[in-house]
Amino acid sequence: MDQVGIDSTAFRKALLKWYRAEGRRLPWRETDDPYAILVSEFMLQQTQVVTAIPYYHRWLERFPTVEALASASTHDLLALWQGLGLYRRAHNLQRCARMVVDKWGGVFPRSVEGLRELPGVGRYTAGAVASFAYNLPAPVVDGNVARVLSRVLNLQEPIDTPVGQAILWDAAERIARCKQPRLINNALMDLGAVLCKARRPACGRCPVRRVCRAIDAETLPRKRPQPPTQVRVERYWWFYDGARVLLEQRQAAARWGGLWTLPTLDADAPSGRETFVSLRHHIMRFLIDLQVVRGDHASLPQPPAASRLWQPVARLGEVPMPTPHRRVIGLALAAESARL
DNA sequence: AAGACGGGGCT
DNA sequence: AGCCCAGTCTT
Repeated sequence: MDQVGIDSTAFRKALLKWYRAEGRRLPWRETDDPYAILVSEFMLQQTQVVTAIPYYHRWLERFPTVEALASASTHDLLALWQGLGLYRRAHNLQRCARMVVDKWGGVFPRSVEGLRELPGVGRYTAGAVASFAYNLPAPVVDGNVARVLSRVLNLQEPIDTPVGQAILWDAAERIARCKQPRLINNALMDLGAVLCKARRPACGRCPVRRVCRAIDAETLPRKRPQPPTQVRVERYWWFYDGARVLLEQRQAAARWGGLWTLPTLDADAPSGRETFVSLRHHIMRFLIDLQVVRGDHASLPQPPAASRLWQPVARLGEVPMPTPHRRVIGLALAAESARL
């Protein structure tokens, strides 16, 4: 029994036995290439495994090496990330590639401290690359591991606080301090994903049930109360000349940075026009009411501003766009057809 | 400590 | 209709 409150040796032994028999086979576990691992970890930030898998394959086919990614265009980058969300990840991933190429001659740092220098690489991602690519004894605490450890420890402290996080990272560090950190970290995540799930955990089949201190597993982990969802209205222009749609590129630092959307309609300006089509979608804790107002394309300056583009409807697929805008454009085109 | 950043899967 | 998910960075 160590400071974690559990017997780490027994925990690891039972966990690994289970993992060897029932662990998941995932594409990024077939490699020890730090670049491929890094790609997978960026995609998996706040993103479910099943969602990331097709993106991972497409990405490595298009950008098989760190050099290929470093020299890619922003357009190609975003075209491949389109639909995954949290687009800053794509920009940061390329900044990582450029840093590795320019600063370290194409060779990834071999330590957690070095990996942490990369943009968009926090404690979790650095630990993931270090353990998965190099088998270094670095801890990882993601949503799965946090859930598993909070239950094993019967942790009553909320996990989304500095105190809760410190306890989890301490525990993960002790557990990962062993001969097989790569396997242990993968096994911890798989236990969370396969058995120790958020709802209806399969405690009866759990390999570490004799070590686990959870009294009521399903009530863990505890979290601080979340603020309620806020409704927010956003309005955009619909300019359509019968064959082309006017798009606007988002500022790099803004939401959807670098992607193309319908032109924004200044929320303060009372247009007095009625909504042509609308769509509701969630972004984090906001419910966005996306309203589209039909404008007169003949009144627009020619040519359009540099950040704007008349895109042929038949080639909308070539332009990286956030999913809600792609959807609402479909609605608007249908509405145009209905007007005839 | 809180806010910003997306989208899709699951119950 | 909520809640959750292989998080990170800025303020």
